[in-house]
Amino acid sequence: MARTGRPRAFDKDQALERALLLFWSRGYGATSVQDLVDALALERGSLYGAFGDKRHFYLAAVQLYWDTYERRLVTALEDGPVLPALREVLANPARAQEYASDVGVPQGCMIGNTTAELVPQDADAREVVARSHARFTQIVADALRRAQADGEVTQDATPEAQAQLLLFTVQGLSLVSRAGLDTATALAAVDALIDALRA
Amino acid sequence: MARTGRPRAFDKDQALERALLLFWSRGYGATSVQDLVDALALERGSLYGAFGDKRHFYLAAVQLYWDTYERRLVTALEDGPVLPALREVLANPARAQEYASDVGVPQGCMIGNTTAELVPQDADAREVVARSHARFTQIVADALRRAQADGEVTQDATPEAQAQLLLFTVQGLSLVSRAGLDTATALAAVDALIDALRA
DNA sequence: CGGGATTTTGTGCGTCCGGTCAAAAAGTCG
DNA sequence: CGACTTTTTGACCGGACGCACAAAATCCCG
Repeated sequence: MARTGRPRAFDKDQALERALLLFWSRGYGATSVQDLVDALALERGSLYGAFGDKRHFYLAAVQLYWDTYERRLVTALEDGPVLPALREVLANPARAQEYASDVGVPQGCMIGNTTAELVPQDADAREVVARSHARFTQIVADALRRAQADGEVTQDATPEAQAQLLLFTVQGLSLVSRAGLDTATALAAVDALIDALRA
Repeated sequence: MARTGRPRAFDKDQALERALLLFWSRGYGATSVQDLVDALALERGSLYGAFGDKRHFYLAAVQLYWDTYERRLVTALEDGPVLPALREVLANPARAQEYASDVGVPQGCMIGNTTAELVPQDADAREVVARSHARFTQIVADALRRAQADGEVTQDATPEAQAQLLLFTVQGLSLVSRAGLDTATALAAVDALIDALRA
């Protein structure tokens, strides 16, 4: 790799993070290239040079979102009882508040948003989303398998089926929450599910 | 109301149904007015004259979608054991195949799609979606209350919490299914949930 | 210090978008 | 039959979109 040439005047990672916030809060279609140019304080050409076109930029942001989420998920489940950790994962699906900023509070799970908006017509998006789903279920199923062996979780269903159910629930919760929901009822629903998983 | 004037040359209800299919399969943003004009075989001005702008047209289509869905939901739950009916509701969230046509197979639940794409920036869409959620949970909770009294469903959680959990699951399932999912695992997850609700 | 490589900057392009409008057509009713 | 009302038709608008490009700027390396 050539190490010569004019150096980039902006931090690529930071730009991607800011773009993630914009894309997350507004969605793909509703975020124009001009919006990105304004929010990232760089010129049109620089953006295209660094990230390719808008679609690739978005997909890179989604990948960053998932990588961050996966890291937290693994950490949350790596030791201790599984059910309380899963309860947290469900109750706080996207940990949205940690990303809140002046560009508007992101809402819902970005994987879910991408599923709804891009997947039907974009094979690349479909792959990113499908991979994220697969990793989620795999990580959760592994944890549930341990927990079943420990007697913490019921063996009435396979860990795979339970993990799939948790994926549905977390995606549904993230989605429904965008339209506003009663927190108490939502938490009661989460508790009902967690209780049902208990051995 | 004046009963005079040139009569409309197309069936308004049928046009709305076709528009529903288009919007359902492609989403709001990805469906252009031109797409609608082509698919509905009418002129631009006629469309605007009959339905107002694109946004109102879409919202009318969503309302039609929900009305249809609600009718089926009520029918499915009105008598007989509740859990098998709920299992069907979950396993076949949007009864997509009945609407399949040449314009492309619709995917996912249109309420969910609307939630993801429009709700954050459209108060009217938010209201339609929130109302649909409320009606779903109310209808399902009523059925679960009966089933709890009959000893069919566990009383470990309130009917409201159980209904909310079912809303999350059906929305999540519809969404995740757009990215493709393994049918067997998905059905196992549904069964796990239904079993957990059993008394 | 100079040549090559790379990024920045700003402008410009073609396209498609949602939406409007005026005139013609097709009915109803007195 | 003629005035009135509504819909149809098809052209048209301004604007935003994604994207490309050429020239200037900046840094590395010899």
